[in-house]
Amino acid sequence: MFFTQSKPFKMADKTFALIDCNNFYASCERVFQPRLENKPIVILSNNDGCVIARSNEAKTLGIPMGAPYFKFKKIITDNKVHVFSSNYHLYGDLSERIMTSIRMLSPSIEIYSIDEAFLDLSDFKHINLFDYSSNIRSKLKQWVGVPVSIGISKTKTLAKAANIYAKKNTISGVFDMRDEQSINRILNGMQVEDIWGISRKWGAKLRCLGIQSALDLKNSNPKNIRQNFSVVGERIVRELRGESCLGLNEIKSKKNIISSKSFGKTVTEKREIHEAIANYAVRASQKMRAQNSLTQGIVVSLRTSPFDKTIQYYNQSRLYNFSEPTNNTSEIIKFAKLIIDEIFIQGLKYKKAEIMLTNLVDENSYQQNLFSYSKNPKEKKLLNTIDQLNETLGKDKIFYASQGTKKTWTMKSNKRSNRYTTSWHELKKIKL
DNA sequence: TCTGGGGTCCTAGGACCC
DNA sequence: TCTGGGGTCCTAGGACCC
Repeated sequence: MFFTQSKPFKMADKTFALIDCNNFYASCERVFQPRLENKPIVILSNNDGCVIARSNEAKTLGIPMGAPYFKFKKIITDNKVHVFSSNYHLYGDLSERIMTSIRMLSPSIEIYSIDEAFLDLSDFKHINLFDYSSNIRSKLKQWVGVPVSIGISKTKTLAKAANIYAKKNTISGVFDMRDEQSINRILNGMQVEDIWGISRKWGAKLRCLGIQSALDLKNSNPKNIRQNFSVVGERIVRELRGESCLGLNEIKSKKNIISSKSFGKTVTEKREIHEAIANYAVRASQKMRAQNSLTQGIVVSLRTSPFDKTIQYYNQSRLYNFSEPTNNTSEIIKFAKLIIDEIFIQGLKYKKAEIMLTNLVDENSYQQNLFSYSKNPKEKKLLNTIDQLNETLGKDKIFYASQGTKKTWTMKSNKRSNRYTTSWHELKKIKL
């Protein structure tokens, strides 16, 4: 729609801001443990496998993103780095508080990820956007306790770049990059891989074409870029030139929902994998019902460890399409287990299983097929009741028999902090 | 010993139709 | 009997993101 030949009228200039939490997971830990201010912190992935978030102090020590924990254990202990297992209950809850707060302060917001939100400020050009953003920033710090940076510019891609600059090079934490001069100056000092949408791989390819900096990319010919990098690449160039190609997506419901976890140990028994996939199916189904969707199909996959060179790598998945979209957990579990029966090979050491609910549709407006039958109304009531009980009484208070009770395959999480804001038993205690 | 989980979008190619 | 060309839809796989 943005690439039509003729343009009957010029599109109005847009203005976007990107709010990005600084070292989000590390900052969440600090909210409840202020003594960790200015101390190095790392947060580990599920199973305490690798480093997925670092405080600035930890970055300075040279601990890279995604580094396997065991390989950096020495640097971590030598420098007294504080180590945490992922605590998604805490991060998710603080994220919700941040997004709710932003919504109170600004009308058009797109929640882009757990720690980022875009604002459309096109109608706010008459006010001082630096002051406007600085106010949002200080309110978020005061209300939730998490520091953020804010970048402002003419397109989402430029706002991203402005945000990176704000984070690294300003004390205010806010940077307004709307005039052509500052756009060129900042892009000139930026590596092409630091642009949103340009990976390492694409960066290397661009460098072969003589494009090194973000400014080089801005000044390149969009049509040539399209030949090597498809419409996605062309769109990036146009966005860098200030032509807004990506709008704000205010309401987003997920089109796919995945539950996928590595096991805490290698698993060889089919019974254990059935149990695990049933648990993942329950989790994914809950998420699906929470956004009022039905799923049209499931993809289940099972794999061994890709890192174990002593065994043959095995990775299989199968799609099953339901005859009628469903949100019924027991039906989903049933077919997930049947797929496992198909792809399970006796004798292999499995490391990970996954279920994806795919092609989700809205439960109130989906295409019924010719032979649709009306669903038993009791079924919906039962599912809602289970969801509500588990939400108020705690996770898995009511569970399906196939989820099992031993959960020998479950993941490791030895260094998790308390779920301060979502569990009554883990509230912060204060000595008076 | 130990290497995350959850998403979106685009393209190529096959199946199928007229 | 001969067999073209144009089109849509679907899926798998590959790219990217946080």
